[in-house]
Amino acid sequence: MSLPSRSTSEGLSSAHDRVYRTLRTRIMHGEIAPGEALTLRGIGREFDVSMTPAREAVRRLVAEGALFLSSSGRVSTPELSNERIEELAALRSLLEVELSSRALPRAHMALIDRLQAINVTVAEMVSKRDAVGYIRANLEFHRTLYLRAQAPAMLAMAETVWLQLGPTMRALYGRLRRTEPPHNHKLIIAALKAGDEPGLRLAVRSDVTQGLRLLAG
Amino acid sequence: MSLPSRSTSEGLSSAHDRVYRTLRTRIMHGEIAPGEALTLRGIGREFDVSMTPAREAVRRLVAEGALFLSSSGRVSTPELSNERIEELAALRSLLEVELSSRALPRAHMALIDRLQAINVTVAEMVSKRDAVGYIRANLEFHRTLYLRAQAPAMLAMAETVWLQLGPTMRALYGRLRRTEPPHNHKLIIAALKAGDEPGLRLAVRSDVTQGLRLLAG
DNA sequence: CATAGCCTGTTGTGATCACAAATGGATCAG
DNA sequence: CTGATCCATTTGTGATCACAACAGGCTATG
Repeated sequence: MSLPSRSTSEGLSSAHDRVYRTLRTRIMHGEIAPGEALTLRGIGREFDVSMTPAREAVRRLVAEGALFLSSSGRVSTPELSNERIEELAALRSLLEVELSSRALPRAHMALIDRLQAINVTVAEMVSKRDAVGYIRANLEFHRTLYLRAQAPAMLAMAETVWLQLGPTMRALYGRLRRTEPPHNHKLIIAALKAGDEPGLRLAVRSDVTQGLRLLAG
Repeated sequence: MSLPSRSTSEGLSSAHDRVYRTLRTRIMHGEIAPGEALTLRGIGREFDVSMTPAREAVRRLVAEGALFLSSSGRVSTPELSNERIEELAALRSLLEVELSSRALPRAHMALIDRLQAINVTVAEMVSKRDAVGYIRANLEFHRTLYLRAQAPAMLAMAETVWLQLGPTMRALYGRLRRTEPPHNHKLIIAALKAGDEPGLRLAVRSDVTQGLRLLAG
């Protein structure tokens, strides 16, 4: 298997892109623990590709801060210091407050309905103690809101921060014992309904900061 | 030449890293025009490496938004739309205002002296109509200030924005005819001396926004 | 029994090759 | 002279290989 020949069907995306996207989603959703090691040949084996696309995918993730590259070239998911976590939390705050503020004037009822539906999923995941499912639903909530801001570069930066925090988020929510309902999400929705920009900014800032504070603090 | 053998001396950095850093600096300083095309074999020829490290460097730059990857795989430096330019300017504003604000309490006299020295270089470059030199000195001014913020992740994001704007900045400053002294830089230094945070935030926002506004507007 | 040295298997790096797609220019018809 | 068509060249992609550095365990020695 795996001859140099390549069928004409490429599924509209190259091999390294498929590897990249899968790994990126895994990291962002916290499916990989902090400090976990990856090998190029291992990735290639899993995705049935050679080392070349595996390397490109890993390089790309390293460039985005999703993976850590040791001096000897070994790659692993990063173990963040408390200072770094606080800084990334501040970045989330900065970017996401701005994104929500830009989304506010464009937030119609259909968007709010959709956010409420996602919130039901978030609550389900919390009650099921499903850390990965919780992170995924939570990020979907935020992304859905921010997409309305019509600011792709800013959203991309916010997602890069999520990516860097992915493994740490898993560790955080894994040790959350109380089943906490998405209270801040409700505040966000209320502020959207009321067109209350200061309230929205405050709610987003609280939602983004709260969880990470208790991990880094 | 270029046998697979590799001497033990690696100069403390791998080949793809050398290529990456050189290209990154070139792009950030505006030495490459918007829309200019690059080829892997061409890069390899210039740096005397094979396609493999050239590809890794290019991939990394694409991941950072410094290069544009067409659907057919061709890479070129991006031609930004006005909307994108405005968004990146807003990002610069958001990030750099925060960085300067964090640097303010740590800004000692030695830092201010250094900023003033850099400012002399900026003025020289303006009078010499040296666009690349101007961009380099201007970015050095900002980086020197932001380094004091002790926020590496935030600074890295700001530099990513600079990188994305690099080719466009070149096009902008290339069409600036008036020899404009770094007025906003003087305002920044004055605010630093006075410990005036609102003034500093305003000065940084103006400095960051002014040039790009006249290009995108 | 502890520790230092070696040694083998593993890993990342970069070069080279084969292949498919796209590009760009030359040629020919209108 | 203008337009489309065809073909040779260029280009990106991915596989494979050789090599050096590294890691972990094993052995031998004090």
